[in-house]
Amino acid sequence: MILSQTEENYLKTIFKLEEKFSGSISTNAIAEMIKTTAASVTDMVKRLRTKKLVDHEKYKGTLLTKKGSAIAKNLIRKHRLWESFLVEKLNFNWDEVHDMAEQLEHIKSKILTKRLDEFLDHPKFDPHGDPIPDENGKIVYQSEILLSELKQNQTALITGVKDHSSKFLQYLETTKLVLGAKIKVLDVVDYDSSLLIQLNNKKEFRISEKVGNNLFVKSKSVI
Amino acid sequence: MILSQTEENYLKTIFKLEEKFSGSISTNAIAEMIKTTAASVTDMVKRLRTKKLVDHEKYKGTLLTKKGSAIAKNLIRKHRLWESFLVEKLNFNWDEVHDMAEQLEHIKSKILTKRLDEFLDHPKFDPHGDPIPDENGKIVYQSEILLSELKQNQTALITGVKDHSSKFLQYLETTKLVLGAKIKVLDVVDYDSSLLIQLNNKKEFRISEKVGNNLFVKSKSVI
DNA sequence: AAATATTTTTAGATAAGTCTAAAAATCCTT
DNA sequence: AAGGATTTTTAGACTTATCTAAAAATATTT
Ligand SMILES: [Mn+2]
Ligand SMILES: [Mn+2]
Ligand SMILES: [Mn+2]
Ligand SMILES: [Mn+2]
Repeated sequence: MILSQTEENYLKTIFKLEEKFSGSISTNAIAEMIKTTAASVTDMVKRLRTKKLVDHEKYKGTLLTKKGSAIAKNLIRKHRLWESFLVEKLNFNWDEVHDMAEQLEHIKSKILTKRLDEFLDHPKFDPHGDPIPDENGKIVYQSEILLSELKQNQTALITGVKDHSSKFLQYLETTKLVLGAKIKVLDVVDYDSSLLIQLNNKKEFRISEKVGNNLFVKSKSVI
Repeated sequence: MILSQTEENYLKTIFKLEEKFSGSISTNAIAEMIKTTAASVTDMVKRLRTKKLVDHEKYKGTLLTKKGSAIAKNLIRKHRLWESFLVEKLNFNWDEVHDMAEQLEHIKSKILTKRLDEFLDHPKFDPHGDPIPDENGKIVYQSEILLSELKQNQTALITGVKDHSSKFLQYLETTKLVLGAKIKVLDVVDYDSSLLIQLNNKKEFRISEKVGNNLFVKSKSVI
């Protein structure tokens, strides 16, 4: 089946909403994420239903079928492989690659995806710490704890970001709070929930509650 | 200016026709190359004219403007850089890469093209021997002689192909008539214009007039 | 210079994807 | 359980890109 880029983007969006919420996805949620109107979503969801890519009953919300879900996962696989390529091979920063990957994910060639994966040595995570689905669509989710959930004296590694905005990624870049960095929580300030942390056993500095709420970490003992 | 893939493909097609023929390009020639109807071409050419990408007068044919030509050359640059990437880095054969490049050439990111070019060490020719336009759109054409134009006892290197079809490239692959191979014409058969050649000072074999007419060579003395 | 053939354009239809405005269904509050 | 608010769908319009069939212009024969 040949799908348009638009159809593919809808499938990916619905998949991400299913990951985030459980149960069927509202027309409005899709419209908001894809930045279009509810009317357009209703139209598209109907088309995807006739192609057996989603289940949808009037006024009851939308869910991907097995087939739709498989396509969505393959798109996410391609997106994250291309992001890895851009960072690992073309020396881009992690905050520069999303928009390019958004285009590259639509390149249709099974063998190209396979060769790219080999070229990159079968990476398991993309530059933002997100898991790359395998050829069969299997996704190994990290047990994700927010940095803000850590208690005093706990140590952890940064494994991912919740907020993918360039602004946030650039903040992380300048403060060296990058993927794989080691963090120890020295103090939690009761008043504003800000944290005093130590980075890679060296520099100590404070981060706001907002930053702590948007960084995923893996408690060191789990590694 | 944001162009659709369709608009980009028209510009590229018109450019290639201008390279091949001189003077303005007929509606039918475009229609045939792009595999659509003359009516569709008329519509599109009108749209490209309002965008100042082509000059077109009713019944008088079409020519790219400076702007249209620059866009076309950048597309060809991207196409050939991606083909080089696929062959040099992902280990594809030269006969497998065209369709993928046909998609990849539409990825919109100036910096990505630049980084790709650096990653590949600024290649001057693609895997089929075609010149890669530089960032400014400059194309260095090879002085192209067809293998069939060589006389008895002349020696030459294979520099490119005229027929880009998979069938032909696969024929070349099996007969080892690849880019850079050295050829000596041992005999030209009057009756059917077939050639007896020697490949890389070793194997001798016969090739048909058709094959000779579709292989570009550089006479060894010119190198 | 007519007649004929070919090329090109126009006219009108169709499909994908989008929009606004209005109608219909569902959800929430009292 | 009714009334109002919100969500979702429908209706109708618009754009891009395509097609077929017919009309118009140009080119080629005779
Ligand atoms: Mn991304
Ligand atoms: Mn996308
Ligand atoms: Mn090609
Ligand atoms: Mn193309």
